Amino acid sequence: MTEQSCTREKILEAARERFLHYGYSKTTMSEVARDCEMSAGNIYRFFASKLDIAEEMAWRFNQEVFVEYERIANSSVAPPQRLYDFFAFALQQTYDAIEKEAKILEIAEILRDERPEVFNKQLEQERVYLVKMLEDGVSGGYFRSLDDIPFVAEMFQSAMMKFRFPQLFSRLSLDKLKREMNGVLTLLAASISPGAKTPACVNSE
Amino acid sequence: MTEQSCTREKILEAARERFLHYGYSKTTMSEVARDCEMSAGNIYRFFASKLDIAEEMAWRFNQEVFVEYERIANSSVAPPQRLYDFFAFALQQTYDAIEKEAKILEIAEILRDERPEVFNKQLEQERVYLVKMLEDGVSGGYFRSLDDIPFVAEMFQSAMMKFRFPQLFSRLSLDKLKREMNGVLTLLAASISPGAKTPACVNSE
DNA sequence: CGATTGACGAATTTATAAATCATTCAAACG
DNA sequence: CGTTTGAATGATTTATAAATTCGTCAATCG
Repeated sequence: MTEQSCTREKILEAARERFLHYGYSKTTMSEVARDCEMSAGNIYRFFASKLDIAEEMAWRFNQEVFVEYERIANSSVAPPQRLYDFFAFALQQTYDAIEKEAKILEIAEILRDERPEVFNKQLEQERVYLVKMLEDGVSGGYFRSLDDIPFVAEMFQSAMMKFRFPQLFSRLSLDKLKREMNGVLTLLAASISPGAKTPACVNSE
Repeated sequence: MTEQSCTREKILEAARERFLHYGYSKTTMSEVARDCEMSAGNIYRFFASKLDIAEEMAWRFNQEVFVEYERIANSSVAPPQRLYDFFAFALQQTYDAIEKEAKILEIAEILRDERPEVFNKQLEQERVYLVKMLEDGVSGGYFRSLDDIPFVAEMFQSAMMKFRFPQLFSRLSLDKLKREMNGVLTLLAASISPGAKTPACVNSE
């Protein structure tokens, strides 16, 4: 068992280095196998496919990010500020990662096209923290009472889409992204501020 | 002069038919020229390039849409409802257009990559109507007073990005798009409702 | 003399064959 | 008998040459 998972790690690490250095499509399974001193066929006892290696990598990357999400969501600062810190970190993090390692963008694009569930799962996990911050905000009197917090969290994500995967959806500079994100987030925060009211008519049709 | 612009129209119409039927990349300039009973070279007296024909087409399409925008923005219904009608129309319109004529998506993708200004110009023009509706809403007491309405309009667009070019950014069904759009728009409307307040801290950094 | 052509060059696309790749699996290994 | 291999396979990518295409422009037309 330990033997098994140890080999998995070795494969993952070898693939990671090659993917980041040469890119996903320019990396072959036999190269990864050679790095691990095994045959290409043997990799398939540990990963169902090349794409699954990339998916696992993305998952690991997210795990690291989630550690910080956890910290921010549970910090002692006021919930509105936590929301801001949360999205500001997310933007900076993904922007920097792609800026530093251009090859990450290729993997992101491939996963977006071939494994959209990965992105949905990521958003779903992220929503746990959003819900926490919204709940804290409501009970602390920072936000008005919301009758469907998970839904509100989903709508926040929807409105912030452009900033969650910056280089995937636009080619704006980090500064412009930050300015816009700040603006949108300020509106969203106002929308759940204690005095805010949802106009009835908008929900019609 | 009339002669000139008449030829332009003929080229545009011939190109339109071919682009929509066979796609942009599968249409050649000589085919368009043949349809107009002229040489390929002569087209260049009327359009600087093939891309410019596509750009002009997009522009025309937008003009048609703007007629309806104009109507909605100046209608007599309450401004919040107008906002909803506006974005609902935009979503339905672009979704339907691409659904009906799949080749439009190719043109949209090419313009997004090769002529991003076109999209920016379109957003800029659209913002005129948003500003109008926001102003009407403020003066009518539907919305709180906003000190930078054009900026708010820009942020609305930013938050609604996902719904303005549906098939370009996601593969969601029209129903899911409508549900999400409704949710985001309800939040945005609440954010500018008379009682809403922007939390000071969010603007920091 | 302005409008139009069609031949031309550079760049892109297509066609095609050769090579490489991801993945499978029967056989060899330990 | 569980592990590992490496040859086999079908799909994809690369390499290359031929053919098209966009866009230009000197020559022609009316």
